[in-house]
Amino acid sequence: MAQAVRHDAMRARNLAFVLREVRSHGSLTRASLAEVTGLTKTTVSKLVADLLEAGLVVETGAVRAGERGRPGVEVRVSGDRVAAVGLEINVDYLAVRVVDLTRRVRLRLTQAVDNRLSKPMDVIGDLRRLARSALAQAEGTGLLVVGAGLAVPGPVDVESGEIHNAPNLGWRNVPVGAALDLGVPLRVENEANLAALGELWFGAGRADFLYVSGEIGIGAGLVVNGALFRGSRGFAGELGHVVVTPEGPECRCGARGCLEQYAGQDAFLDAVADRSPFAHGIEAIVAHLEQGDPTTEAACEKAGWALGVALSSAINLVDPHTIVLGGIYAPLFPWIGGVVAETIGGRLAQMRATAPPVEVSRLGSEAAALGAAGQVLETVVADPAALSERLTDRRDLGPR
Amino acid sequence: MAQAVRHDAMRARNLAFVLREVRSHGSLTRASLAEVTGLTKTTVSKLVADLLEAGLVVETGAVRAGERGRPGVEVRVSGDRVAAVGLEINVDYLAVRVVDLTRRVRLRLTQAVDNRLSKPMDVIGDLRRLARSALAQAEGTGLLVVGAGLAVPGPVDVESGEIHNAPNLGWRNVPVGAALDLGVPLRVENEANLAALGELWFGAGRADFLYVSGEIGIGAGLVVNGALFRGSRGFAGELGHVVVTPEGPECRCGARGCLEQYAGQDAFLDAVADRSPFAHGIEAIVAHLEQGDPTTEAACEKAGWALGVALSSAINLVDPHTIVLGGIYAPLFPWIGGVVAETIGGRLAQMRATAPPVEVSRLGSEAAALGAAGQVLETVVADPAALSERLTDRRDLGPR
DNA sequence: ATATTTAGTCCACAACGTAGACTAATTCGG
DNA sequence: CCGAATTAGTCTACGTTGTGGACTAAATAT
Repeated sequence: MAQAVRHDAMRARNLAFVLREVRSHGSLTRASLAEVTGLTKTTVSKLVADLLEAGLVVETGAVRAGERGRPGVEVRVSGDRVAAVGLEINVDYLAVRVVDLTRRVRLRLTQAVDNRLSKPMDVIGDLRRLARSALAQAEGTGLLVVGAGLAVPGPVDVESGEIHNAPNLGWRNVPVGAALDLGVPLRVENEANLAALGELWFGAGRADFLYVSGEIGIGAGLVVNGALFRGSRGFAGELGHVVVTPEGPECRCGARGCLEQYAGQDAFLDAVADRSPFAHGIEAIVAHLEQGDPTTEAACEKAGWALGVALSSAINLVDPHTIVLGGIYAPLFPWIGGVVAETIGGRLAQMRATAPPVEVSRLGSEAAALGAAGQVLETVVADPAALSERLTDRRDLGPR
Repeated sequence: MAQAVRHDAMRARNLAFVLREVRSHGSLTRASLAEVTGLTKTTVSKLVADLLEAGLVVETGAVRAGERGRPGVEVRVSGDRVAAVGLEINVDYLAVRVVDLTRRVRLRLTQAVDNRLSKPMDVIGDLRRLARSALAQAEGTGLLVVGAGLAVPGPVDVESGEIHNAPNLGWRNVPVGAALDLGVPLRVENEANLAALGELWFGAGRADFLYVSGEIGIGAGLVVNGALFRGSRGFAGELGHVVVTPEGPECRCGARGCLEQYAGQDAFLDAVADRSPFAHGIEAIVAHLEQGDPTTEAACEKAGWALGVALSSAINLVDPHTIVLGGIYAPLFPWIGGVVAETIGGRLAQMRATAPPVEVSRLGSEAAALGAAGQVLETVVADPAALSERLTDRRDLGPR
């Protein structure tokens, strides 16, 4: 709140409020919207008319029968007008997802590559081709793509869209935001943060959790009360460098005994003596575990313990309601989930009545790309009036 | 934003916005307020008139001369109308502070006690007497006390005003909020959180930092962008139980190797073989250090290292801009500040361009009580219209 | 002394939400 | 099968709030 409120801002807020209520209830009549929002029927009718005209909601022909009286006409969010593109650059794949305003995934494009062997601009070129093809297909079906989000494995300057340092890719100071150039607004963000948002909007749907993204590095995204916590500079969530043993093995970050040394992907690959540059290593590890290989099981035990130690520090500091394990921890969950939960429970038993439950992510490797798209859609829901303006502007400037 | 905006809400927000701008600029004319807020001169004039009538701002007789044209009349926040009471229960003292809307401290009452030897209700009775005396004095000078805040050393259920567990006091499930009964609204909060807010509003004035409160236990309050981060249940900031060495000495929390075992007050007192129940121990430690006692210096070194280790985990997780050391760490700062900063710097050097600076709190033991009062004042600034309503209601119900 | 400049107020007006009357569409009861 | 009751949605007069520009006030510059 650092802005004066005038009539237009009041209307914009109410418009957003109505749209949000429609979304969270699935579908609602004008009458029940009036009840839910506290606005009058008159006002709700006007606002709904605006949303209908903008194509953000549609009337479901179906009228709700049942009680007495005239049946109401329900409106729900329309999936046929607005969409967003979610992109992800990871070590071994590029992913593109087109998601509509109802959060339905309309298009999936994934390309397996090995980005550690490629130059940044080549990778960006590949992604551009993939994304433009997705954009064209989406627009072909009449969708208006309002923007794109890009997930990258490492800290990012969200303002400039520049990647500071993505050690897994070997990238430093790469201006992806400027280089990608898709013709729609682009927002670049850390993969762990976007995966957390993906989990929030497309997964279990809880509003308070710490998402743990296990990859070569280990990141975390904290969602509190439905909002991402980014810290003062946006570098929060570096779970991989939380201390497990202060004098432990040296980490590539320069410190010692960081979680990454115990529970990063390479720690598992070392255990099975398999470090092929292609990251199919996880499947090999799961195969070993399914065969009951004791060495790999011991590695899981150790990693799970270390993850539990680091997470108990995290829980003490940021008090998440739930822990959600994603990335490589999702397939490994049957073997590490228990140890993690036990370690956390053991360390926190006396401090709190109940330790946060440890759950597994349901989205797999899609989480970050979906979160990236979702973040764009969220800007539409937060200010539908801005979109209507853009639409009318475009119409004014269009062919006559 | 989960509320419809009507005309009254629009006005309330603009009123708050104007008051906030007046406060942050010290004093402003209506004309410059119009420029700063983006509202018209007309609207600003009306809003300022409301604030003047409520007594929240006053016109400074002084007109700003200098340039050409008619000089403007500046308004500033009035310290003579509204005040709040800040209270603190700690192990060895009770503190009461009366603070006016300009954040000037109008009254200080402190009582040295040993609350570990007393029953909760006796302590609350002592505090009630102290607080009522302060309230009476404040009201005697014409101040309207709009509420009180209470800081206690341990996690609190803010809704009910009940202390869950204050190990330093030996309290469990004490309903302080209900028991204190001062005749004004009371808000109970964790000491570390309020000390952080105290630092925010009465100290250095940065808007992004992690405040570390060293007492018998070690708490932390995280302020990001001027707002306190409380976690999902309000238990964030338990820095004292962040892992330093996972298999280290057993902690009273049931875990092992928690920071508290290395850098809590008792760790220092053990070092100088002085564990009198009265907490004058810190002064003894400082005396030892000033004489150059090597055992105590070694204890500082070890505590500082452990604090640095735990803080580097915290920095990786929540990305604070600055670290502020308070509580017992303030007097010990000359002996531990360096080690803490070096340990943090050593562990974070590669991860970020610059590690967060480590600073010392300037407020000493007042921080929490001031933060408690400040939190109440903040509710007034956030919604001055609510106060005006209360005032006019009172007038309506008053003698005629 | 007069022109210029800036502060603040006044007044007609526009934007938005409100309240309640009114119309529409359904179920219930006879 | 028809009228009463009930609920949905629209329409109209109105209240509140911010706007824009004219107007008055009070200073400095020439």
